[in-house]
Amino acid sequence: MVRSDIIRGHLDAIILRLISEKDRYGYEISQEISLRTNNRFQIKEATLYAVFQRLEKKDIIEAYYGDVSHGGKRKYYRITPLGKAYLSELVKEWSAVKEIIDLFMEGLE
Amino acid sequence: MVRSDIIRGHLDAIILRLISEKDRYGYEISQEISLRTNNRFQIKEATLYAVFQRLEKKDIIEAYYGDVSHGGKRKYYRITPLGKAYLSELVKEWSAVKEIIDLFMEGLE
DNA sequence: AAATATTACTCTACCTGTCAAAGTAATATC
DNA sequence: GATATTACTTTGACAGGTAGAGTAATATTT
Repeated sequence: MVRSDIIRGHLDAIILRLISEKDRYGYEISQEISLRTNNRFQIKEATLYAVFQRLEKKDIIEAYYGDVSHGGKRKYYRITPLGKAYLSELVKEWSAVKEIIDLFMEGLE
Repeated sequence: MVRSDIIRGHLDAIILRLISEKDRYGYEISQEISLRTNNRFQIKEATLYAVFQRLEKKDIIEAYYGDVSHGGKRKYYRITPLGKAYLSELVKEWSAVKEIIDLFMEGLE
């Protein structure tokens, strides 16, 4: 399991990517992250919902209520046009970050 | 300039790498980071000295005073054996983090 | 000689993202 | 009816990073 304070700052990107594929609800995103990373990373519930609040306030995602299925009512999120632009920035930023940190990790093992 | 809250969590690794090359003092590390990254990233003074304190308390680095040269007295840091082990962990962790985040950035631009 | 720039480190108060813990509520299964 | 699972919310705390202000010594400019 990768420590989450090292993923910190990249959660917006991860979550936005999943929402940009299709509208999703919180619990689903949490499961999807575990699945895709093979449990190498799991997002904490409290963290996930905090991200939603932050992104919604900034108009990067917007919410609507969906079905009540097998449990609590689902709250779906969709990405806004502003959110798409933001995600695209984050992708660029990630490749810049990789370059920079790699500079310092080179030659070590 | 890359936002620093996205580098957050990797500062230990960057600083330790530089100290592991040779003993260094704070101001030097700050200059070296700017130099190597071509000013794409600059560490803030307050942050740098906060990292020193944290790492010293954990026995990952240790300090000794050097010359007073062209200004304030220099405080040099050297990496301890524990620090070397820690750095080696951080390098492994970095490659794990890259894999995970890349999973979610794939196919986007 | 005085003023300014540069080198070099320290401390405090604050901000932000993450998260443990506890809670609410509905459906499915035993 | 009890338990498990799905699903979301809120509160309070913590840790890392940072602006800003301060201290102090040497070098350069005026």
